[in-house]
Amino acid sequence: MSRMTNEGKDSVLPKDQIESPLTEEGNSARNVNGQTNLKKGPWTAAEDAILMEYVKKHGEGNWNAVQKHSGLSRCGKSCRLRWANHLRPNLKKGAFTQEEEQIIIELHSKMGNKWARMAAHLPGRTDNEIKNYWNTRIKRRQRAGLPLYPPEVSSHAYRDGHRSFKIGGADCRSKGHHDHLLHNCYEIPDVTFDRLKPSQGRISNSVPELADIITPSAMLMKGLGDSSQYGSFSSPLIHHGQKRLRESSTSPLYSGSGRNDFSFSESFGLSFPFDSDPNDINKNQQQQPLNDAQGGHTLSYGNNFSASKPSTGAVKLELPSLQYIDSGSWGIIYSPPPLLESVDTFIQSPPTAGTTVGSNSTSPRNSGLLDALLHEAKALSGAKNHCSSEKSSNSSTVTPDDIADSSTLNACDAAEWDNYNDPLSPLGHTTATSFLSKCTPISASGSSLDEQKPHIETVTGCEIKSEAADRALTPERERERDTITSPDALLTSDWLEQGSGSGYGGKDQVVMTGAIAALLGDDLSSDYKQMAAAGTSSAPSQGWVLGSCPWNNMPAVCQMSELP
DNA sequence: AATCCTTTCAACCGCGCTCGC
DNA sequence: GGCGAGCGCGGTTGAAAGGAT
Repeated sequence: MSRMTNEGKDSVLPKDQIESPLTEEGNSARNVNGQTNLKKGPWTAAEDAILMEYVKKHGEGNWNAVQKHSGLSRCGKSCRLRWANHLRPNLKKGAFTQEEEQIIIELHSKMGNKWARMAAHLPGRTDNEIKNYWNTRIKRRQRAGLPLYPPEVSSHAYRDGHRSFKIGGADCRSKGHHDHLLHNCYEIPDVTFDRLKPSQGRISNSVPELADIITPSAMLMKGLGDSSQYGSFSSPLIHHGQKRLRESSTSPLYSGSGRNDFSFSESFGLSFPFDSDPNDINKNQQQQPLNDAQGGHTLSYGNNFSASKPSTGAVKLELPSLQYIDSGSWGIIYSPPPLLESVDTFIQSPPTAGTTVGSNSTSPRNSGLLDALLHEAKALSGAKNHCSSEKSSNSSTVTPDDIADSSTLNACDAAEWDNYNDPLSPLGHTTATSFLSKCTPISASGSSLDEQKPHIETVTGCEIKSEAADRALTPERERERDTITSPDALLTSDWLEQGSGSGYGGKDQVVMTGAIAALLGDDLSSDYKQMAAAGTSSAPSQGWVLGSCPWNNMPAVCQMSELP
C-alpha cells in the first residue's frame, strides 16, 4: 500500500494546514488567557521549515526552547519527534529493504521492543518506523498464525540472550545501567548474525557456550528445511536478553501448537522428536501423533490453545521478542528469508487433518507446555543420571520413563551434534550436548506408529530404549498427568507448593526442578535458588509458576529452582 | 458509486531516567 | 536527598489511503 510520505503530504496539505502555523486557527490558537495553545496534529510544511531553521541555528536539543524562540506552537516533545522522525538529515524514507527487515527481526529477537536501540542499528531509520513496521508485521503474522521468528533467529536469540543472562552477577535489567545494557545485555555484535540462513543450520561459533543448545535446533532446521513436514519451525523461545529468567518469569517454555516443535531442545538442550533426515518424511509424519500425544506443548494464555487448531485469536502479541508463540504458528516449515511476507506465507497451513493433534493421542487433551515440561524434565533428570553414569560405563540403557510420554528425542546425527559439543558451555554437562550426544535418541520410530513395539537403539554407545511398550499410558496415568501437568492444574493446585503437590506430588516436582536446575547450570540454578529463598510473591519457592512477563505483561511460565 | 474494512503511518501520551539546582 | 526540567522511549491512537464488497 502506497502511502503518502511526509513530503507528499506536505505537498498536498489540506487547506487548513497550509497556512502559517503562526496564523492558523485551531489547535494553535491562543486561549482566553493569552497563553499559546500548543498545536497538535499533523505538521505543516511551514512548521517543518520553522523547525528546521531553528535546528540549523541552534542545533538539536533544548526542544522546549523551540516554541519560545521560533514561535512554533508545538511543544518541545512534538518538535523533537518531528525532527527525529521526519526532518533529521539522512533519514531513509520508504519501505524497509529486505536486509533491513532481517536485521529488524534479528534485533527484535534479541532486544525485544527496544525500538530506539534497534534504530541505532539501522542508519536512517527511526524507532517509530521500526516500531510501526514491527507492529504491522506482528499483526499480519498474528492473523496468519505464524511465528514471529524464523528458527534461526530464535536460536540466536536464545543463544545471545542466554549469554547476556547474567553478567558478573549484575542484573542487566537494572535501571540506570544503560551502558551496561548496551554492552552486555543487549549487545548486538558488530559482527552479526548468521543472516537467517535456515537451511544452513549454521551454528555460530562466536558464542560457543550455547552452541550445544543451538545445534540441535539448527540441525533440525537443516534437516527440515526442505521438508514439507510440519514442525520445523522452532519456537521463539526465550528472550533471555530481555530479562533474566529469574526476574522476568520469562519462560523458556513456549508452546507449539500442532506440532511438537516447541523447543525444549533449545531451552533445555533436549533434542527433538524429529528425524533429522529430511528425506524421511514418513518417519517424521509418523512421529507426529506421538508428539501430539504429548500435549502439543501449549502454553495457555488464558485460553486453552488447542494443539489441533491454530490459534488465530487475537492474543495480544506484544512480544518481547521470543516470548510468545501463537499456537497456530507451529507446525510450519521454515523456509529461508525473505522474511516478512515470505515468512508470512510459508506458514499458511497450520496442522490439520493428518496432523491434528491431541485428540486421540495419549493425552486426552492438550495439557500444554507444562505437561511437556514435566515429562521432559523428568526424562531429562533420569536421562541425565544415566548419562552421568554412562560416562564411566558408557553402556547403560536408558529407559526414559516418560520420554516417550512427552517427546521423542531426535535421532539425528549424534556425531554431528558432537561437533558442537562445547566443553566451555556454561551449561556444562547438563546440557544438550552431553545429554544428547550420549543418550540422545529415541529414534524417530518412537512415533505412535512405532511405539507398540519396544525399540532399542544405540547411539554413540548408548542404548536407548523407547518406552512405548513397557510404559504404556494407562488411563490412570493419563488422568494423573492431566491432573498434574495441565497449566491450569499447575496454577491452581498445590503442585507449586513445596512437595505438597497432589498426584504427582513432590517427588516428581523435585525431579523436574532438579533437572531444570541442573540444565540451567550452577549459575542460573543458584540464581533461582536465591530467588526462591527470597520468597517473593512472584517467586514461589520452587517449581513452575505462571505469571506475567514484567516487561510486557504477557503470561509466562517461570521456573523456580528446587529448594534445598 | 457507496460503504465498510484493513493497513499504514504520524503523532500524541505517559512514564521513567538523567541531570542540575 | 528532594525536586523539577529536559529528554528519550515505548505504547497507543487516530487519520488517511487503499482494498473489498
